[in-house]
Amino acid sequence: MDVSDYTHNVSDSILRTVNNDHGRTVTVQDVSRQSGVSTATVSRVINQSPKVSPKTRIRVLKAIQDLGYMRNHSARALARQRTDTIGVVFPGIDSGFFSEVLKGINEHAVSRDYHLMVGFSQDSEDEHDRVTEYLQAGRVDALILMNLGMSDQFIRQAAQRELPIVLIDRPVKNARVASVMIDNRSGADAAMTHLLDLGYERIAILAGPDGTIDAEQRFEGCEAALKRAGHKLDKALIWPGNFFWESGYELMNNWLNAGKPLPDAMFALNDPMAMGVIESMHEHGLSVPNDMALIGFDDVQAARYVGLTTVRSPMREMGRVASEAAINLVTGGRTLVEQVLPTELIVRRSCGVEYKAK
Amino acid sequence: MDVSDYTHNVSDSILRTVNNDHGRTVTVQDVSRQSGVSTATVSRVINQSPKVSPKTRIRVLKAIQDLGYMRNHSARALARQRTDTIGVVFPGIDSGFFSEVLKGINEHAVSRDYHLMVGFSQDSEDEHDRVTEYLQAGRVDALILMNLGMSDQFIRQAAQRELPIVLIDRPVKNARVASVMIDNRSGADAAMTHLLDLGYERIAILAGPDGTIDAEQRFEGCEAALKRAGHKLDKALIWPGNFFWESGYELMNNWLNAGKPLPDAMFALNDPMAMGVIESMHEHGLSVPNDMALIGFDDVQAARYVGLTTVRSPMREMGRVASEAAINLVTGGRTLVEQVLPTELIVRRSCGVEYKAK
DNA sequence: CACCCGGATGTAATCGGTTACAATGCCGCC
DNA sequence: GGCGGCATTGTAACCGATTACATCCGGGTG
Repeated sequence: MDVSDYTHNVSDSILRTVNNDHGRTVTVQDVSRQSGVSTATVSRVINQSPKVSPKTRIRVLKAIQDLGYMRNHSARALARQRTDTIGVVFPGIDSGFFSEVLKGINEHAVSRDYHLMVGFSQDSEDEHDRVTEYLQAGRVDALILMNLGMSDQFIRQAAQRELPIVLIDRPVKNARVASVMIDNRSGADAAMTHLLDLGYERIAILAGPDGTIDAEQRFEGCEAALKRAGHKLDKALIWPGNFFWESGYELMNNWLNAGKPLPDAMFALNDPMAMGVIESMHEHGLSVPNDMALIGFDDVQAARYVGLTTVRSPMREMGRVASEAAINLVTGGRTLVEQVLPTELIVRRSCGVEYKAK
Repeated sequence: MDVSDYTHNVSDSILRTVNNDHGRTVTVQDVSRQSGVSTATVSRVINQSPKVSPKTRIRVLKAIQDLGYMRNHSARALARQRTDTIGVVFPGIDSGFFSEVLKGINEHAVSRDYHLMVGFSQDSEDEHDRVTEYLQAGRVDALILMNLGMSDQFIRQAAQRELPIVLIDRPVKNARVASVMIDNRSGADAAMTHLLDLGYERIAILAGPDGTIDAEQRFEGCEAALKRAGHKLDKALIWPGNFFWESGYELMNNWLNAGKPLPDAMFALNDPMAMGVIESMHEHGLSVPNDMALIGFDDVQAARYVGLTTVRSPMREMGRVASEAAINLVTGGRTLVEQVLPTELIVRRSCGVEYKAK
């Protein structure tokens, strides 16, 4: 493998347009000189303006091709006062949920010729810094926030800027931000109903942290389903989880170590906790669904891996919708302020009914 | 919740610097006017140039504060011919490995005041487009590629541009790109040795796809360990996986459905396949490690969830190192062309030995 | 033939910074 | 007092596009 190895064949490649070997970057000026038109016309061709005669257009395109011209993003952004970029603030901890959302955002954004700038944040200090930074630098045209930990107060303040903001999985508190949510209530209702339909009597609920929307709404869905079925809510069977794997693991460990009898079934209000429960049971020589049926919520990738029945949150779709909302806001279009996407019950092995792998 | 709800208290917040209520964005011009110095001096203050007298600096900073000035990224990038941004091309499918790497990249990049621009790509067509796009627009100062599917040929061509390129988990073929790898060989060796030490005799290897570096190196590590222990490689116990969950699941399904006896232990050359194996076994009423010991590779998040013994790939660290390499290249510093990071055996439940939860 | 009109193109200001170079002012020293 | 030198500061030319406005040109009309 020598040097010639990566110099030949270039003319056959995707990068073939680049004949600009002599360092300097090619600008519209160069193109205009080469094609004998003004830079204004070159710009018109680049931006597909209709006010260019076909003849000129072709000449300019040829020059662009020949010189290997590529437009400079910064200059363009500066002149147009738009960056064609969406900023996405991503939580530092993620069970896969937000990664999926991000992919959805990307899919849509790319289709609209937008780019993505991401920032992670571990804690709320970081989050604020990052948001402020994006807001400040004029780097992005809109912001999508996936961070549940961010205070309402802060979001409202941030929204005072001219930048459109879209929230994922968090309700709108302000007319200037849009939000994309999932139908937690009916998802939870469906899951609980499913367990009831299968005939389980003692059903535990592994709840989420107080004060988060998801946790609350999902719990409400459970209540609704129980009530409709004429069941009472058994307080002793409500476990105080926090949406992390560890809490499922530890709560189940404690329960089993205390020698308490397992319930017939359990509804963990998210998948990571459900997986924690499973692991604890395995370590105690118990298995799902033999010793207890189990349902999760979200359908993260690993849920499929372990055959966990769960409620699918349309993560990709959330991303797509969020991106759409953001871009609509940027381009001046109207958008629904709050969109709630439907969930779907995915039946797998863990709830103890025969199922077909999809 | 009324309008005043998000207008009061602003002065106490992180965003307090912004008193610029009258739409127009504040520029250096405004600051220079307000503080009675030239824009050059304002710029010097902003960029922490030492050649500004303390008195002036303070005056300018006050004006910046008062006006709520924030520098414009596009203008700055245009003038400096640098974007302080790193582009990251991310594979569309990801078991969590690359997400972790991305976090590592972010951690380091943020600490150096760099930003991240990400693009996903599903297939190699996309990948090429995205890379070319980043290369073209001058949006980024460097590129980190996590895509294994990209052809060497393309990478070499891309590297012809002035942009530094850093490859994740893929060897270097060209002096103009750096690469960050993991020590697959010794990781696999350690895992295999561990199984041998535990006394397992018939050890199956669930291999990776031909032609990928990881698969090859990991396999070589296995061979080395077996050889050292004086074992022969049993071809019948080498399963042709492809690194996806499905392949572990299906190969194990086939094996069990064919009624063949399980080996004593299995080394799946990555975690998702190991999880596929586990799931298939569960569906057949078998369990790990009771019916077969199992080790994976990578230590993705879910591995911990299911108690899978595995070889940890230092994903975060890879990201950090990659970011460092990229930034070094941008700022003209030298960097190691190829860095190989060590792996670590993480012993959990699945290999059938008593373990302590960490 | 003069005039008007509209499509195509060019001119030049503008976006908001950075920075090479020039200018200024102040100091000490001969 | 004059002068070199250093520390500050200012002037103005970029960076590479976009775009409002002006200009030009050819043709249809009265």
